Amino acid sequence: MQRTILHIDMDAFFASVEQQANPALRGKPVAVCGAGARTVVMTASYEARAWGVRTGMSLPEAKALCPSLIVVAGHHEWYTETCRRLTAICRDYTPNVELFSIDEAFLDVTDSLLLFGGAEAIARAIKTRVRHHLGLTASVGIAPNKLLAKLASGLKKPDGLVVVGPAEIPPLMERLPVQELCGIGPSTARQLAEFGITTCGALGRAPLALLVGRFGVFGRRLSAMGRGEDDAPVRSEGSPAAEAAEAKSVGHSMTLDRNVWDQERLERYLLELTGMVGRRLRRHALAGRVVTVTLRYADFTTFTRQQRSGHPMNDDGEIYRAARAILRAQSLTQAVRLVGVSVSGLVGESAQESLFDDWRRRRQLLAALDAVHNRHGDGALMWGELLAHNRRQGIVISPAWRPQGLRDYS
DNA sequence: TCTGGGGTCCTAGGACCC
DNA sequence: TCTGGGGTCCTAGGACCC
Repeated sequence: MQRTILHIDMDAFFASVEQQANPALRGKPVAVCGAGARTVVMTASYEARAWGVRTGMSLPEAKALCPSLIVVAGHHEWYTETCRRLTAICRDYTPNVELFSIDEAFLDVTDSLLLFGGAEAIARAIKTRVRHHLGLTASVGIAPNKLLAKLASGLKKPDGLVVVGPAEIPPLMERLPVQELCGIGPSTARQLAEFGITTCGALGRAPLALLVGRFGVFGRRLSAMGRGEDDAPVRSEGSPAAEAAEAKSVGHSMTLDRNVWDQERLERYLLELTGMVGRRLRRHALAGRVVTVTLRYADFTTFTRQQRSGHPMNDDGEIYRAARAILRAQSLTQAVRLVGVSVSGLVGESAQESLFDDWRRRRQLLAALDAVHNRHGDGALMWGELLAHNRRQGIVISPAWRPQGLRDYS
């Protein structure tokens, strides 16, 4: 059965939302960035892109390219709200909506085509409503699968609408560079080039044995991708595919304003991070057995160390002690620029219940603290240790944030 | 005042067990 | 008078995505 998949991709999402909210920014080169001293460009407006400003650039680099650049610290809650409204619009056309990130969604409209007069009619209706109700533009791709729908939405940005029908697939793939496909990054592209494979056409025709020999199971997938084949389902909320894809880990990390070698200061950052992780775990009634600490040295060398506990944890204090033990076991060879903590090996929270009074009192304390955080936002409360040093990292926005499920920590 | 932060998946090698 | 073979779990690292 031939499917019809839409991929909706908001154009320069964060920057466009800022321009919509603040008319003084419209028509200007705008870069949305994070909070810290070493933040990077998260989204550049199309005016800024004309100057060469790109996602991931440091601010000095972006400013050098575009002296008139307006740098804006992002408003996480605006993007969240806009995403919710976009989702609601999409759900008017099918319940099969998968939010791929805060500004992208896949829709399986196979069963909605007759009702709404075809895929293009649905795409145009969504684009029109996004423009009128959100004041934003979206690019839409229509194709028989997610791989091609995502490819198609990127072909005519901004404000594009591209249909890839079955007959158009072979000519489209023939000359398409392999790295244009979602899932083929710089490393895979380089390795394919060593075999003389630079286009999807060549990839699709390459001997399967060659690809499997080099890439293992991924080789099979690469071969199919080269021919534009993809049978991944749209994972709408509540669908069997989505149920099978439960969260595997919850974590936070931060790049420090300045490199730090001092053990006590690093432990204070760990305290802050473990608090953020613990709150998010409890919010989703999860607990995990494995605590992982990530450290990045001044020269960008990055490594992780993990510790497994006998029981699942979501208490800030327990996670902190595990993370601190990991840190103390390291003999640092350089100053540190990034610290991260994540918890994996997740299970439902009830798995760690206990009848001890101490445990119950501790849960009550955490619940009370969580309630204050929920009402007043992250940062309303701090452990005395952090307060004493007056440190507070701003809430960071991330394009990978998802409005449902685990990543809902707004 | 070079280089963010949130994830997932895969693989290689070693430990351990029978 | 030397070195099995398989399976599983665990850890660390890397590729990739937005």
